[in-house]
Amino acid sequence: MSARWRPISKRIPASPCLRSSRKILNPSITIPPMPSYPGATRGVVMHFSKTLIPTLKEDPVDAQVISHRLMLRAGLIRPLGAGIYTWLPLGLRVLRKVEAIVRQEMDQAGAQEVLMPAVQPGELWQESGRWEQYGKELLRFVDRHDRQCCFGPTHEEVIADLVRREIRSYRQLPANFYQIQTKFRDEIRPRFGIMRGREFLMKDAYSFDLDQAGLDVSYQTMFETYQRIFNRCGLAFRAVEADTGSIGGASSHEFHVLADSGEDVIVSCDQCGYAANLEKAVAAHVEAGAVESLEEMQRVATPGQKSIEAVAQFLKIPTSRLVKSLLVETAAGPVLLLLRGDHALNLVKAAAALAVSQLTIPEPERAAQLAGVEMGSMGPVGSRLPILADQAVQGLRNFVCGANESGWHLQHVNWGRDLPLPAFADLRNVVAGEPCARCAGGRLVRHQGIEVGHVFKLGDKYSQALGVRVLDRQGLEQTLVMGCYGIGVSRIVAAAIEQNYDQNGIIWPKALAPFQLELIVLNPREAQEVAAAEGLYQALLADGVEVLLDDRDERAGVKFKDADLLGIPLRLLVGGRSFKEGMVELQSRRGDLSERLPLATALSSVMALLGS
RNA sequence: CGGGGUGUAGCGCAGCCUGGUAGCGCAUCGGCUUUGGGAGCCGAGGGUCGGAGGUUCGAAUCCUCUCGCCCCGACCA
Repeated sequence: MSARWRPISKRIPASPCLRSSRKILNPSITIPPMPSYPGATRGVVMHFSKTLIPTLKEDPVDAQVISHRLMLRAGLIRPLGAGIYTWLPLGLRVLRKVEAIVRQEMDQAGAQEVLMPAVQPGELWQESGRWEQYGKELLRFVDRHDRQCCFGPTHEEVIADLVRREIRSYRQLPANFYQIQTKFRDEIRPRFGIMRGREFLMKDAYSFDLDQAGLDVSYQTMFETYQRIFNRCGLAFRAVEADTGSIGGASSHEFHVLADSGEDVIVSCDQCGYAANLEKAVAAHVEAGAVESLEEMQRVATPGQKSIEAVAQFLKIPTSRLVKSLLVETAAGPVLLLLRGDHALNLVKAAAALAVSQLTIPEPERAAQLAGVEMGSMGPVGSRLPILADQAVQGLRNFVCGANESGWHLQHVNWGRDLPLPAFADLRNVVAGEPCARCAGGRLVRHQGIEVGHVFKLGDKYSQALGVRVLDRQGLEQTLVMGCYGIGVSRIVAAAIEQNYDQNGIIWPKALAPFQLELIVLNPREAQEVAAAEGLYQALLADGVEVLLDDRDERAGVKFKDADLLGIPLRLLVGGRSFKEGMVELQSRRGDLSERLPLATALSSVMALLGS
């Protein structure tokens, strides 16, 4: 046997003191000596020159949204494949900051941290029924024994399985388990970098209660915890009422970071606290105002005019005078939906109004076949299809709609006279400026948002399917009610950038910044500057400050540009003109602070700022 | 999934139409000068031109297939 096969223990150096071995492994991290006085914590110094922070001068051409561009340019992440990224040292520090806040607040709220497997057996998903339901977003594969597996996009099944095995008594309740785990969802089209990747870091929590009242308490606790988390992250956000989707019934809120680049539309009232996502948002129904006299219905030729816009222009009337007829298919057959020309169909509302779980928009050919006329000319008059109309068309008089005849529309159509009054329901997206349904006088405002959190009362969907039961006080078996609570940890990093940047780069909120302070040594060849900087960072370390030390032998301009790009909130400059006068310069990234300080008092000034 | 685009050095791109020694800028390495907002000069290294097959004396270039990536769309008729 060669020396390679000696017992492992003999190859481990003696005295593997953590501090010294860590220094050897990563010379760029300086672990400071123990704090100089009680109450002080240990800081961190990272040497720019010894750390992989690959900043880019030019914008990566593929990146469209600001956070994606800046995360690549600032050297926080690098792509590996579609929607999958490596987190580099600086980016990882930010991710860890978010994690730490989430973890602290979850622990504070009484949740217990666990770590569940990323790879899950297909059987479990078959048990819940989601193996078939979940679709292509679920990444499935087989192991060497041909067992079906999936990479967890979420963990309801796993946690339900754990709880049904381990929790037997109501006395062990309520319980809330959370984890911070890598998830994978095989998105149709991953985009926007970290904002909508396929692999992402998520905090998911699951509460278990004996009854609905218990769930209400757990839910409320999480709701408040989420507000604390996003506040601590320094984000402008909004909690909105959300649609509960196919599970139905139970309540749900989404937390959105407000940003113009957000993919979601949320609606809020400018007077009361009402806020909801677009799928769910409702406006107060207003009866039509002025009543015009009824005019004679007539056919009007509209050759080749197939869109609402085109017909409106052709007839020289506003789109709000048109009624558009949308054909949808349900399990119970096709239905003709009527909306005002300037309104947009809300599929979720329509499905609810029709009491069906699935609504599909047929392909044009199929729609034409079902309606007996091409799509641009469909209309309710004389149609033999069941009709459901949006409330907003109820008050219309003398409106225009398709004539069910290619190339023709009907003008001056009126309810009751030209066609029977159909059933009405709320089928559309609200429009900015509409009156609030919850208060008097409020107006609805639309915002773009990035969904970073979602709390959901699951009820017994999974506990029923998987048999999660305990004995209650009477010794009777009870099925537990569950809540689930997610936070997109990695997405928060991107969302924070979407909300905090300028033309020069990122401007981190204090709580998420990878470092509290960037210390720039203007000229690392000047021994005096280096000595002064070293004295400063040793002192900062002892006071528990996280410092990025830009000790690179680069020109001043390069360091300034990179500092702007990286977005660390405070910058302390040692060197150059001011140094010759015994001064250092302290600046904030936001630009609201720029002052010269005597080297001797710099430390206390920095500490005062960081403390504030 | 449908439509479009693109793939040439680490990054950004030209070359392709019209086949004939693979180029530019930035970055990297060395030298000199410079040094407070992405320096200058000189020199150097670095490329299976996404992959496979084909046409041709000869393919980054033409043809076929394939893979990756990006964009748009997947309610607004």
